[in-house]
Amino acid sequence: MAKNWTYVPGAEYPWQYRYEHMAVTTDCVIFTFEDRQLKVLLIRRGGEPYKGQWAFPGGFLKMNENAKEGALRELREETSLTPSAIEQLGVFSDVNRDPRERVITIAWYALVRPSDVLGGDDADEARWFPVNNLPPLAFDHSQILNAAMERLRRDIHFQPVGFDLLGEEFSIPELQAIYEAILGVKFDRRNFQRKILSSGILEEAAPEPHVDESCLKLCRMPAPIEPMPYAGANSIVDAHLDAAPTPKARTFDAAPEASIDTKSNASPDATRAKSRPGRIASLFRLNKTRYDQMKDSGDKFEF
Amino acid sequence: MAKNWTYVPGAEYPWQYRYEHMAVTTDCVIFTFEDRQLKVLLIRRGGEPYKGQWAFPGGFLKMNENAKEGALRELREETSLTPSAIEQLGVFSDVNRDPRERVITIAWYALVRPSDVLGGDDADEARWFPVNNLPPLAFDHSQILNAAMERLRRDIHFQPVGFDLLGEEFSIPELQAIYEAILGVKFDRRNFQRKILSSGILEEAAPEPHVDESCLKLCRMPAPIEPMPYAGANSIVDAHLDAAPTPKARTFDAAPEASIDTKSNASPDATRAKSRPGRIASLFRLNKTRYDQMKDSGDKFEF
DNA sequence: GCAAAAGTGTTTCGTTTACACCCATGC
DNA sequence: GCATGGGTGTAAACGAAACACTTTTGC
Repeated sequence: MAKNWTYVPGAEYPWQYRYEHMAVTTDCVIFTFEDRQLKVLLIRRGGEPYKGQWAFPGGFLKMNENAKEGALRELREETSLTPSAIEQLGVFSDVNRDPRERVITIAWYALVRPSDVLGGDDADEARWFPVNNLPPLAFDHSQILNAAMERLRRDIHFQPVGFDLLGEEFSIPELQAIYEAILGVKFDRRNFQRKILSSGILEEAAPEPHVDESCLKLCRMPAPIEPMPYAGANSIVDAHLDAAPTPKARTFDAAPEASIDTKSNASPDATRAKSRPGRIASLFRLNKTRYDQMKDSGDKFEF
Repeated sequence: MAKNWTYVPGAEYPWQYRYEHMAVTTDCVIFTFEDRQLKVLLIRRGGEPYKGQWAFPGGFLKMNENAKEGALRELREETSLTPSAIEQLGVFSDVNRDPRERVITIAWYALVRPSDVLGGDDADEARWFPVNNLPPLAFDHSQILNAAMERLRRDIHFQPVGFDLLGEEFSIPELQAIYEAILGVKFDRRNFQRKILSSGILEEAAPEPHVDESCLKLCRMPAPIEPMPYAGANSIVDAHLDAAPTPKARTFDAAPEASIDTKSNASPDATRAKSRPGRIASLFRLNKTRYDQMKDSGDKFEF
């Protein structure tokens, strides 16, 4: 069998093939939940094409790594993030999706806690954006985002997904806010609590009465959120255009003060920041045993 | 920006790149349901590597087609099949999964009716195999099959999936047999019937009493099936090795007479072939309107 | 007649849904 | 006190699971 490729050291184009080859990249859609909003991580492109526009972190896949390794490497290089788990979204392979050459991309998605701070070398150009208020995205990345949102809405029925978005300790109303934001519906507070407690996935965080005032202040629930609008391809862009007609506008957040600088240490209690008077919610933590059990059993975990 | 590739017409290796490029293929896992068994379509490889072994239909992705178009083209070329819908399974990208060069593959899966006959030029080398009695597969294709089986078991909860595996008209007990085979469980006949009828997805096929004996004979239910064993990577291969220790053995079917030749016209009533005495089951057909409605609503469709 | 398979109906049980009531907190 | 938010309980409604009875067919 004839060899289909050769390597010519020193040549300007040393990698030579009998048949045309395409390039392969990875892209990561990273979600977090902060300030009562679902947010995604974007980086500003430093080079052509789409220079200056926002895109998902990613890059070319190397020969000595599989797709998952490549996605995690690029993510770490560009944002210093290393999620505990990423899942494959799928391949996006439209013929003209990249003006340079034929490039297909393998998209991944992950959920991280807001306390996972960004601090990479390129961190100046990495920022969290609320999913319903995004700048225009490079390449076909708004299509990728739509796939990620759809996937998230589907996975939430089967996997205890909300916990990856929260800190170590959290209250049930906080968890409920995540489910409501992702699914765009409202649940009965009492039924939600009973259901999640009976599932056995939570354990009390502070059963002993060692409470002090400063700790309690951090545990309030944020104000009720309005359900997230459906994130269709156009509605996302439209929402941005309505809110910020000029691409130069820097106010990507619905609430300006919620816009965080990448370099600032995100508070682990960011999701609880905006308290209102009311009874203090009890704190829980994940029952890891039960969590793993549910993850690989494939049982429903629905609300 | 410097160009990263060049084309040298007439050269032995005309496609030349500044950076190393990998090859991209597509593979299709095609399921059908016949003789009370879930089956997959395999083709025997005519060239190296893995010459003579069985593999999923597929091949190299071309520059002027996206991944879905490429998968459908290869499938048509190799098996003459053109499923109405295929879905992306995911990318398999292990560094050494192909001995020739670095190759990643985009896997797809689809469900077809047993009446969709194979008749391509290479059809001699295409055959249906029961999923629990497979020959050794080339490349990492047993890993791909496992992903497809898992996906099928998951999708069946959300999509009215069984209908793609049946002919135009079918009885409810037939449909039940598919669900039981895929999920590996038994349902109460009466509850299954009530549930599926109340969903509105079926309409009566022969409401008028224009019945003649020859037609009725075709409408019997096959014998009860034993649940499909869990198709873990090893259990599949083991099942084959137990049943056919030598790779040359041709009896891949548990029931020898169920083994069909590719060239023989598969009967549309193959799933009803093995009748037992009993009352004749009523025939139904799909309510297309309701079917489309359920497909894109994402509602559950569970049994 | 008998066994096997299918159609129809009913009873029971558990889960979900929709509330009512009380407690804790900040202003 | 009062508005806001959280914790607990309960009754009604719905759907799922279990099971009885009858009909139709081949042998």
